[in-house]
Amino acid sequence: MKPKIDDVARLAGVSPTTVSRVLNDRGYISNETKEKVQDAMAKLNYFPNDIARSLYTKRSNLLGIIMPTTSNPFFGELTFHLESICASLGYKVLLCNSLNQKDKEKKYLDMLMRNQVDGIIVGTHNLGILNYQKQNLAVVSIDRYLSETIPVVSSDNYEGGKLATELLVRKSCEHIVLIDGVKEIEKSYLRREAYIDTLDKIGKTPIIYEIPEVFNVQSQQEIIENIFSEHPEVDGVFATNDIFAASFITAAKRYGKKIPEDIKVIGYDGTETVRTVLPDLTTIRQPIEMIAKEAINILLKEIEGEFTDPLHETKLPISLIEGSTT
Amino acid sequence: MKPKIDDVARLAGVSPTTVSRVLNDRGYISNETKEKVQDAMAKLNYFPNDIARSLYTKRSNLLGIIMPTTSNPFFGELTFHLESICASLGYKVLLCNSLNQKDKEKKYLDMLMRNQVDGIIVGTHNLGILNYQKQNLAVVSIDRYLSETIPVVSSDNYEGGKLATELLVRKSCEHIVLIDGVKEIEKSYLRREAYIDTLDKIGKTPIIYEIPEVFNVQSQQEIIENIFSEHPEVDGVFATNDIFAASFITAAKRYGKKIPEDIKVIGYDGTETVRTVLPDLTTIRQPIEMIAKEAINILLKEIEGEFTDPLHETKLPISLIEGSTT
DNA sequence: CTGAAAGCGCTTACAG
DNA sequence: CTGAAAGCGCTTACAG
Repeated sequence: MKPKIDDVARLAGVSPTTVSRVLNDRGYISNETKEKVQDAMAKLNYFPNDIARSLYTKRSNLLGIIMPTTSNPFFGELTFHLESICASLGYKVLLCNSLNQKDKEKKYLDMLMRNQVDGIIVGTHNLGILNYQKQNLAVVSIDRYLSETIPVVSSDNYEGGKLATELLVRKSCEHIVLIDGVKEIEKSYLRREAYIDTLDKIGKTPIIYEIPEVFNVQSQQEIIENIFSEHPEVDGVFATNDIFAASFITAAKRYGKKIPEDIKVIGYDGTETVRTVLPDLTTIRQPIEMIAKEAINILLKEIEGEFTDPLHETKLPISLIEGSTT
Repeated sequence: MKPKIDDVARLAGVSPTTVSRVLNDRGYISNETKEKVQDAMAKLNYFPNDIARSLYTKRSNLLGIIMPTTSNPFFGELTFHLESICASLGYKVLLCNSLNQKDKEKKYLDMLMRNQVDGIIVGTHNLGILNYQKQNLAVVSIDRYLSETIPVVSSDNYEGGKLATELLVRKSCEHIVLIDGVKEIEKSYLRREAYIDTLDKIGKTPIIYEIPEVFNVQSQQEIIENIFSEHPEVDGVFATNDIFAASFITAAKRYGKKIPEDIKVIGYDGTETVRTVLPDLTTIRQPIEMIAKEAINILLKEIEGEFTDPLHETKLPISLIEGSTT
């Protein structure tokens, strides 16, 4: 059916070896034979079979990307940048949306192993899973501490949390609430830590609301509404992502609160999407493209075996974008 | 390095054939040998090599997904659903972000062919490219007419455009502007057609603004600002996606226009993200998950060779979500 | 119920 | 400058 290297060889009147040579531009071949082969390939509309190739070379040029979900703008944009950079470097991307579910992550991981990926980029937050089978598999994590041997690329979460909280303090907020994801074991929740530390320094008590999953709009709303009954005095909100911030603003409006007059709100992430759809939102912008670049950079070094520091952690700079919600 | 089937066979004291049998649960094997083999696999932490497998079976179980960019919430969510469904069916996804650039699409297409994908899902809009090499490759398109032989899955764009325009008319808008993407050759711009037809019916003249690329925020803003100088009488806007709608609302605020009092605005798509971040926006919601399901459904039929109607076109129902911008 | 052999479509030493 | 042969890690008729 599909033409293979033998078909090309026969048509060009050379050996399969020679065809392979012109395919890979390897060893010496006369221009004459080269042209004959190329003509034959064009005539047959020949495509080399990368599967056969990687079986021999043991290099798939395949990278796995495990994200919670590309539905979320942060991960959607991150995935876009990761894939684009991979493509420009000749790597192909196997996409996995784990929804942060442990069983799915495990399945995906198995799948990626079976498919002989050269490396994996993880943006998901389950722990321990990676360890037991990390048999010389190159892995890089984005924003999550997964294990001692996996390098982490993130933006400066502590600094971001500090900037956000300090802004609210500077704007004279007296009762600053943090809306965060659920605190997991072993994870360094730096944004939250910075919030706590900053309030501590001026003798204020943290008020923290945890939202179980970014991806369930219902429960998100309910928890946020609790803020108004439990802490009606709230006049400042730091949400650790823009989606939480937007949800809070929606709820606040329903409760007749004016933003920023009654309550000041700052989010986190600063994705293109949210900055276009809700340009008023004050937020801490993460350098998403830079994070993607750095993650791939490190992963490729691991793949090439150049990487030696397993405790490596990269912190990229964030920036404050002031809108009109503060 | 990595254990292979021979290693498992040796440790279990059987032939590679037998190992393959328990791997694929195929043919008769005694429970005893089965257990021996499974023990050996566990002991060696063996993962079958899917690359070798698909070289023989000529089935990669790989699907290509070509989208403009997962940064855009519509395509981000679509990609999430597509990939999730694929995973649940045992298919793996090779992700491609083409940014609608012809050269990139061509490269991605070549890559997918070389990787022996079983099929391709296309959400990108370049034409003609697919034809010349569509040698029995299963393809399904989402929302774009690509060629006569490629089935299209979309929501009911004409009905959506009609609903949107009629709503504005019903709300007594006199000067309704359409903000749309650039009109391409050969493409049936049904949302636009519905807008034109609906205005026609009541004797109004269409006013259309075209925005070259969804993905360039700068030029988007400039073109939208032109509306206010060229058509200051505008009191209704139908944007063919929510991002355009949001951009217009931002610009309108800057020009001191009140939404919906001065100008009513309706968008299109109704993604989870935009409905969370900007819940006030009136929009036409596309059934994204259903689109994904149907596309995969059709693609799998093509792959199985069951598909016979190349002119196939699926139109899924849309729904109007009224917020407070109309 | 189990195994030896051939083959999937490539690539790469090794000869010449 | 070019080719024959072996092998990448599997699977599958075909025997037994």
